[in-house]
Amino acid sequence: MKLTSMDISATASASSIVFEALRKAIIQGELEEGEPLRQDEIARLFNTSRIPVREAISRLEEQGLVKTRRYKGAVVTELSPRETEEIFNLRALLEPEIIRNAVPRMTPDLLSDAREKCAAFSASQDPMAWGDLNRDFHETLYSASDLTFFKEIARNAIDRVERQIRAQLVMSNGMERAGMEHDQIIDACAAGDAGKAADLTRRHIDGAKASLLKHLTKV
Amino acid sequence: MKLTSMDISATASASSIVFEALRKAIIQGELEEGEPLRQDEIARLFNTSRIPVREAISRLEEQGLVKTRRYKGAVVTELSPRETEEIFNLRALLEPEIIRNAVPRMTPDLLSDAREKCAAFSASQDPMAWGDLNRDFHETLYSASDLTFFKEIARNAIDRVERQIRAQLVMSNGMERAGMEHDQIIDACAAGDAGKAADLTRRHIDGAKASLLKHLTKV
DNA sequence: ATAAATCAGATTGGATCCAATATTCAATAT
DNA sequence: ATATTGAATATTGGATCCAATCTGATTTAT
Repeated sequence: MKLTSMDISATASASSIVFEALRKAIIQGELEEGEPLRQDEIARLFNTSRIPVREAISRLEEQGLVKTRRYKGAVVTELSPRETEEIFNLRALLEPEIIRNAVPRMTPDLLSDAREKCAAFSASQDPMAWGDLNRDFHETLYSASDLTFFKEIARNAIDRVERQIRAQLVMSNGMERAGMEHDQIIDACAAGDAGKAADLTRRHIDGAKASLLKHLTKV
Repeated sequence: MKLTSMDISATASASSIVFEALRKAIIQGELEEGEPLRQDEIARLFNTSRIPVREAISRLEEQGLVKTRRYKGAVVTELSPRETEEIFNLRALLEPEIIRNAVPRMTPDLLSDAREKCAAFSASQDPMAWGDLNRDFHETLYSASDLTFFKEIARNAIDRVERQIRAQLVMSNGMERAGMEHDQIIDACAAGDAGKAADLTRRHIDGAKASLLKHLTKV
């Protein structure tokens, strides 16, 4: 006799919870650049000991989101304009490849989902939410791709410049332009999906790539 | 009174030591793919408790070198041929950019250093050392570049496929060809260094890029 | 009064201990 | 003989405690 698989959601470990929470807090800018992370304080916040907190911090450091110095603790990493630019260059190299790989794999469902995300982004009036909505759109766009490592690295790169993106978007007309570029990208993707002829598809893949690249280098 | 800054080599933390040691052991293939890492065993090996070991393992996981499952521990990650290929594609994207950035910054000293490393690689008869010598050559080649993030990611990518590289090199004539390609790369770099005319330099940068790309896609 | 020395918290890194879960293997039932 | 149950062991995740180091205010010497 076999039970229907119940999928008991495996309760995540404390260190994972702390890790995710800190990561989110950092990329959302709730923690200032250069602000130190006090283990004890965080531990109290999550009702745990400092052990899982330290594990979370060491993982954050491996992702480059914080830097630690012995006996001095961890601080949120600060990026120079020079470094920020480098990360955008990295994105400009990786993300077109991801979308090229994703376009042929996009289902109509996924496309309409992406359109929704896109619309939600353009419609939003809340500056605090812009970063999340932008990330959400891009993640959806890339989700069809099976380039797991490319996506992993792109995601990390996006994380690291998230607060710069947010700052950019808050600037006048940053949102408008980004919204329009998002539209262009998704139009290019959808066109590729409709037409089945090989060279036509290829042309639209290139179109999607180009739109994305333009979007990234403009910012 | 002020002491002359003694540069007391800050004794690294235990977790860092364990991390580096495990990382090295994994990429050098001393630990088999799929082999579990026993915290207690490792702790005894380094005369520490399991705390720094766990921190090291969590950092390794963040780098993708091991995977852990709750209460089941960490195992060295296995890569499918599909994933291995993806990582090589990633390298083929990143490393040409790195070398393009590095060539104009290479000093004669660095070039001769790279030549030595290259010769050492070609001369080596010890299959166990090939992976290290290869890595050493590439690291030296990239050291002049100031693209810190590109290098960081490239290094991680190389780490992840290190054992596949070693396996490839052990195959017949893999060494010979790699050695020759290394020569070509460094010749291209050196040529760019000697000539000062802008377009000539550019041509040699492209040459170095092309040599490296050929080297990476061949493997 | 100012600069060096010093002492008391604050903070991190690590060790030891305990609880939760997995694994192994012997005992038992069919 | 094979499958199932259950206890013993192994292994991980986390809590508490201790040592090393840093920071900042206070004291002391000139």
